[in-house]
Amino acid sequence: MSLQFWKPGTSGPGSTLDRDTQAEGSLISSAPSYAPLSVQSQRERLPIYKHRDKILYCIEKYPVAIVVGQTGCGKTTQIPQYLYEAGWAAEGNIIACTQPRRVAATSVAGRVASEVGSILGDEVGYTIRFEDVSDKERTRILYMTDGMLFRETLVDPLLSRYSVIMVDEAHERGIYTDLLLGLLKKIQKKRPSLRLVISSATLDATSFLNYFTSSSSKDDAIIVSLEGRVFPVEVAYLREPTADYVKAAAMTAWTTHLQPHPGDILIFLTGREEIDRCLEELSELIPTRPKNSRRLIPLPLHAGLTSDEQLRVFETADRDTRKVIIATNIAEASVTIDGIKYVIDSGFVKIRVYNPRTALASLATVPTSRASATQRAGRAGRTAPGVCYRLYPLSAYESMADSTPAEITRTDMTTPILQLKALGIDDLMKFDWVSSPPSESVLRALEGLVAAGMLGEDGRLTAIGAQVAECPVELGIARMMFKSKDFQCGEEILTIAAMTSVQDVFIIRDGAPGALDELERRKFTAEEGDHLTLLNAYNAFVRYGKSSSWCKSHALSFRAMSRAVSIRSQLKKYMQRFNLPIQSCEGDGKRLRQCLVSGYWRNGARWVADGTYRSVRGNQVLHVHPTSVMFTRKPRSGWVVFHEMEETKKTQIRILTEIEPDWLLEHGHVLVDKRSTGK
DNA sequence: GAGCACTGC
Repeated sequence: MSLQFWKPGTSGPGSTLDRDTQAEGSLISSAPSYAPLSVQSQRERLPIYKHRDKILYCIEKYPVAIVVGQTGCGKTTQIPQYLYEAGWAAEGNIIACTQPRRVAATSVAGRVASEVGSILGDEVGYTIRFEDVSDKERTRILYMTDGMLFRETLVDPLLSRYSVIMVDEAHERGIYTDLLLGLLKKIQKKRPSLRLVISSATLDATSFLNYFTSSSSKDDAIIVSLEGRVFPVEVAYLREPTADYVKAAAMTAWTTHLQPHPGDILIFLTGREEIDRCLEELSELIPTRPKNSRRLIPLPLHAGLTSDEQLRVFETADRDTRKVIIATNIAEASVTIDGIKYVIDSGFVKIRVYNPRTALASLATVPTSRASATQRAGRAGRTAPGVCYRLYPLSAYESMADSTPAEITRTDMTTPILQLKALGIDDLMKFDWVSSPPSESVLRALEGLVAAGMLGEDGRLTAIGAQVAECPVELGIARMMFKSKDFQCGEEILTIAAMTSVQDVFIIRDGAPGALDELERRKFTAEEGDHLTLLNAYNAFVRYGKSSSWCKSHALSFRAMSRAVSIRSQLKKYMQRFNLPIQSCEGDGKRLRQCLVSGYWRNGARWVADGTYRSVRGNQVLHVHPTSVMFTRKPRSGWVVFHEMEETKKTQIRILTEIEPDWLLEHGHVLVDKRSTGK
């Protein structure tokens, strides 16, 4: 395999790409000073400080200011402080800044608190799920996840506590960001004094500007451009496309490593399997290392790793070593590693897509967008000028979409629509979306909500619908929490609700140790299926003191179990508020499983002789996920309900429990006799 | 007999 790169700026045609890298900002000319400085003068030395007056003027004059600046230019930490100093937090007002991720909200709040010279949770605070480090009276700058602020609109529809709301990282277009922007536009009509700051990457700024600009006025919104604190990154493309970008990535990393220049390497691939293969390719090359050259240390980085394993990418390497980090999209925005000088980009990413017609979610490997390619390249220029090798030709870049489709266009809308209904937004077709969800997705969600009794036939919220809209769980799970009153099993349903909300409860290692893990898991296995197995695991975790070492020796994830404990106690508060009794079924598995059916009533399936299932709705072929305790077992009754289905190579169902078929009849199903279609 | 991009309430 031979790989030939070329750089559009230096040879051949293609000067279009220059713009791409030049626009990202220029080298900062002023060298960092090491003289002791006060916090205030340090802040004044940030490049963004030059724009302070312009930012404040635009926010004062325009209802919406769209702030464009690269990651790291200081907008997230500085703008709320400028607003604070300019008096926007007077008279009990709060300046909010939303983040799409929990870690960002907490870490930024911590940094700003120290810059302001206050204790975190006093003048500067943060609010994320399970953690409210803010003071009702004293907090003036509040960092929070966008999901939390969206939720707050259910309690205070005009968000009257806030004078300015800054929506950070809006270009990522997460579902809560989009929903929030739609609501904020509505709120501003009723409360014109509210100021909005939308922070976005360059490529998406005009779409936000159009969204917030009405046809009648030019003074609704303005774009404020900030100088980025980013170094230039040279971009190189492959002359010819490659059939195997994993191998190409390993080879490019290796040739880069053999160059004398220092600096770490970051490779973007799509998933764990590719990362493992790339590690293998590299381990074959490493022994060919010439004497006296530095050592190469490959490090995988993906969400499936434990936090200890993830932290290894931050360890500083010795002087004669070089790190090569082989990562998924986690390194594009969620995890930032300094010292990267070379980025190698496969040009692909895995995204979750939802098909509203079949109600199936699947993971698809697709080309990245230009925005995402730019973001990946920018990871090489955080601390010094860098190089990005794109493992595809320039023509492939040119055929990429500008940005990744917003999450709202490719996700199940059931819960968001219930929440919008609870906010009094009745005509969803008229709602002013930043990007509209597919109409099929809206219709399907409405149909599901009517069938579940959350909306009446007239499309209006029912009494139970209003309560369920407040619960931070999926529709089916909320429904079984409410039904647990009839089956007297609230205690167990709470646990099951929490355990099905967390991922990767059991940690089954690869190879020989995996067999031992399987044996550990078998200790929790319940005859009836996965839900009761999860219940057993939770109860054992609590019984043995919620200990991390106990988890380790029983193939359980301590992180997942601890999260389940938090979720359970949060859900318990909701049940108490809604006067739902929290009774135990005292080991009566039948009652408990009947209650499960009340939530999963649309997820019934019938076993057929080849070991697969057929869905009750649609008679679709379903395969049991290999992590299920029902993977090898035929249910005695021949029937199950399942938590979710997902399309991979096949359609798979996860977390299943055996039921009696007549329990489904009570929910209006007509069952086909097994002899007529079974093999 | 076999598999998991990443968030969030």
